[in-house]
Amino acid sequence: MANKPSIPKGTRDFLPEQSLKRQFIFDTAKGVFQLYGYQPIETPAMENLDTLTGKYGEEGDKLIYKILNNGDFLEKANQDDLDAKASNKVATQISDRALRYDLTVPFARFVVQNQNELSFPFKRYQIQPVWRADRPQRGRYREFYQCDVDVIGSDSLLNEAELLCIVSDVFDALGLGDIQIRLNNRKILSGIAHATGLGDHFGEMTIAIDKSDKIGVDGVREEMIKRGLPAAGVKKALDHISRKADADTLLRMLSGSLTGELEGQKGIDEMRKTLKALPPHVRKKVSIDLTLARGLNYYTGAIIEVGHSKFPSSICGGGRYDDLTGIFGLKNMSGVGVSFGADRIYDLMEELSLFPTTLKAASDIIFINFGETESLECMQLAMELRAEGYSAEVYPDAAKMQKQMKYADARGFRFVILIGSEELKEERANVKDMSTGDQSSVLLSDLNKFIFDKLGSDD
RNA sequence: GUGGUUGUAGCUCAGUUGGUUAGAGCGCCUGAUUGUGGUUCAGGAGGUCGUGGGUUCGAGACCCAUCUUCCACCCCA
Repeated sequence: MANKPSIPKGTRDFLPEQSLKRQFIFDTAKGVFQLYGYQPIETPAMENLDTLTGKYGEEGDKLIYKILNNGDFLEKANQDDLDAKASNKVATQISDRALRYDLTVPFARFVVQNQNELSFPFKRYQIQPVWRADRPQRGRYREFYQCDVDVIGSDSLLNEAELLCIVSDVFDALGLGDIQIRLNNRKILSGIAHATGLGDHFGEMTIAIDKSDKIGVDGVREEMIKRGLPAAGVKKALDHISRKADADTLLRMLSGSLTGELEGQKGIDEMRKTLKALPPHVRKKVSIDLTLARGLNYYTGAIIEVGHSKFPSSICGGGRYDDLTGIFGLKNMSGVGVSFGADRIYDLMEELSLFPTTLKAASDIIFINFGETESLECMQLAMELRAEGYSAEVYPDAAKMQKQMKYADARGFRFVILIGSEELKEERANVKDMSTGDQSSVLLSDLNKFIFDKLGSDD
């Protein structure tokens, strides 16, 4: 009965130290988002199931966590489906709600629902957990935080450029300056598909192409042939995609070979304009990658993915979606956004020891408890120190000195203040600096000043 | 979802072809030091070997199931 407690697969507890580091990531991202004028919103952990289904492709839908209805839910299930053990059909009959799978689709729903309260273009950021019924692996969790920034209600490519700047700034601020931002455009991929006679197989083509960094061009070719794409088209498409050149010449070559492909040309133009709007220090982190496809099937224009050489999977990704709100009844609302994977960024930063060391020792002062009379006085003094902005606390029990000192050491307090009956009588305090071991006798009336001098001079 | 992998003390891990009482380091607790941490020394506590079945005279080791971990596929942050 009294089994060891546990948490579901792919979820984690966070200890104080980890929690502080995670908050450091959130705060850093938030700071940058706000500098660019984005506003925070929040949406519920659960959405109506039909809000989410059909937005992430067939594979994505399978990963949505469905919430079992309350009450006598089997009553409402179709008996034939139950008898046939048709899980998929029954699932929609016994579940009306689901945990959100990402922040983009709920955001689209949010925009449609609250359109009268918002001014467009609407720029928002959102930092909340999402859930996916994936098989957990390194850097892959069932509950994880996304930090999303999106702007909706503007076609301008300045938005793409701005988001790339934000990506660059956030990672710089986190100490992860050496990222690679890969950029592609769905319209270009679509143009290639049409120009090579693969127009009917666009989805399959992109899925195969997306794997090229793992299985190579030959692997992609095999994959495409295996999926039944015409060999001639496959060859032509791969010729396009495997071209290597700097951005300008690459786009010029593409443009030359996609003559007559309106959509493809539009994609090329978008890419040019986006790159042109980037400041040099951001521009140099961005490279065109025609093999970048991304499965999320709502993307229609730019696709962005951020990687780091020390991490196997992407740590940030996004793109433009022209008609996500259309599904919810609001037309002509183009949006573009990126999502930072906070948990992957955490893992990466931990591996590279990039967290500031100051995050650990957050506490300044602890008073040793010598008994009731002394501790009451200490409570008063701690209050005064807090008013000065120092974190201060009184050990709650009159435990053995050694135990209290060990606690102070483990928690990482900078100062331990000892006020026993002797000190109290003389209105003095023994202040021990734990970093040096030095101990000084200070008049109680000078205590605030003493701490100020110490912390001021050391910091 | 498919295939594989892992699980022994709080942590990191030993544990020979199944054989008596399952070990180490670190951490923790106590004392040396009844008002002083981080160092040192001495002692101590802590494990139904992930869980549930099975094979066997005998299982931490073998088999099955299940959960967990990590990996590949799939997909993605």
